[in-house]
Amino acid sequence: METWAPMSISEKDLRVRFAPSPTGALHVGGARTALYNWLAARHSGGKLVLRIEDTDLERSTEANVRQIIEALEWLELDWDEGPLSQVARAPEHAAALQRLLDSGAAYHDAATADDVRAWKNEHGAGKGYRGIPDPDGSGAVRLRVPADGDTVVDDLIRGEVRFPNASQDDFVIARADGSVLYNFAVAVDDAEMGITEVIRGDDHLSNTPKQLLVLGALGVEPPRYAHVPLLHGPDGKKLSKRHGAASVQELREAGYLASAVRNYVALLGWGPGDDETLLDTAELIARFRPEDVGRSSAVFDEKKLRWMNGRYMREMDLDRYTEAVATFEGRKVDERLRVACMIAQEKAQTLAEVWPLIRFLFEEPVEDEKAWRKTMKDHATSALTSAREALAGLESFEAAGVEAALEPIPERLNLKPGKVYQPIRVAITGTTVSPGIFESVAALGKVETLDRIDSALRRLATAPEPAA
RNA sequence: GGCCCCGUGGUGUAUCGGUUAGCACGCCAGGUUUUCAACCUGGAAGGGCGGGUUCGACUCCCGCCGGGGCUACCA
Repeated sequence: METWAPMSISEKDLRVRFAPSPTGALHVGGARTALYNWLAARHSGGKLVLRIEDTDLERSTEANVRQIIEALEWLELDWDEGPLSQVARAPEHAAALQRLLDSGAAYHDAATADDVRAWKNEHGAGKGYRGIPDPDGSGAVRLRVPADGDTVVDDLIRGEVRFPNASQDDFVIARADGSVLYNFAVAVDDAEMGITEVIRGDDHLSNTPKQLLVLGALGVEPPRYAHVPLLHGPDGKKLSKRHGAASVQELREAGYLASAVRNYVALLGWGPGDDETLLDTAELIARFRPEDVGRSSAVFDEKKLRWMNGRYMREMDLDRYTEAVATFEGRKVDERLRVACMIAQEKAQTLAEVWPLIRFLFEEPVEDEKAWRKTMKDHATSALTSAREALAGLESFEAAGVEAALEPIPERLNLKPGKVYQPIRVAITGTTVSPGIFESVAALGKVETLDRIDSALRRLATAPEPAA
């Protein structure tokens, strides 16, 4: 049998990480990165570690950390180690920094950002800045970058990407106060946490040579990198808040299922290689390989998610469906909700669409003047009168019985079926859209149905519509 | 400006030197139908542009154009 993974990756020892910075909600792009890491770990039997990239004290908040963790939990993506705070590792960072300072691989430079900009103006933007070691050891700490040669990233997805050292600045790895910067902390952490494969967004590709340089200075073996393309909105711009449901939280509130979101998001930039579209989580785990991820950026298209979500909704068994609706609406599961869900299941594409379809079973009909005017024309009175009569004589109020009772009416009145059923629908629900009329009537029950038909009839008598 | 990545229909993708360029969402038309969905059938719609290489390029090379990322004592 052929082995799937490249020889360089020993399956069980794979260690990946998801390292979000808690500067905002987890959005779809981050969710996909998390998913890919999770799939890689579960596929190989390796480990996933969750690390919170919180070294930006200004923007990182506890609330954001909580929100990200909740989003991951909702997505049902678990991790094996963590969450670890990056700031908590400050001592390790400081130690690594000191080693570099001692070895001369890094040095203090008194130059400010303005100084560097001025230097660039003079020497050209394509030339990497080289600082001057400050004799007093003050100023930010910069890493010494080789004068020439390339730093090459051997990327699982991109292939070999070369970055000329000559155009790379001696970049800052620690502030004057000694606190380390992102590219340094990441490199140190990935190395010390034994990360074997870094799967992250494309926006980090340009950062990778810096991390490689840090790792090289530290004398440690770098992990393998896999940079996945970024996600864009329908307008082609980088995905952001302005693109509708962009965060996991919003997706959840819009009534999507975690399973559908996982399936959909997995397909953004990755495919199983054949024409399969609906892949459950087990299949995703079995078939996902980071090296199969595409190179071009993808656009998040909510329309397809909606379709896919509808598929998942219809495939759920009734108990789980009812449970999901109850949770979404903040209600208790009971027999009535169960019946409601049963008759609505095939109609809704999202959890949010369920309640409008079944609320008439729990509340008075909604007020919808447009629906009333459109439906309650002249024929409505005779249709409703006949329906009431037929229903009133019913012993058992099952959908089949209701259908048998109502079904002869259109012909008897010489009306199209819709002319009979729509008035009933509007009478009992208030709207023109509902689950099947027979099921709806049956679910509502005899007393309430008759009652609602009666009040519709009363209204028709009091305020007759002009002839249709 | 500099460095880097990307470019198959509206969207996600398959094919990766020879195909009627496949599939899915969406869209359009028709069917089914008690509404809305669902479902069924059919249809429109694609290799950014220009040069090469080759008997033959969506597939390889170069240029251009377009999109994106990084360029902070942010992450």
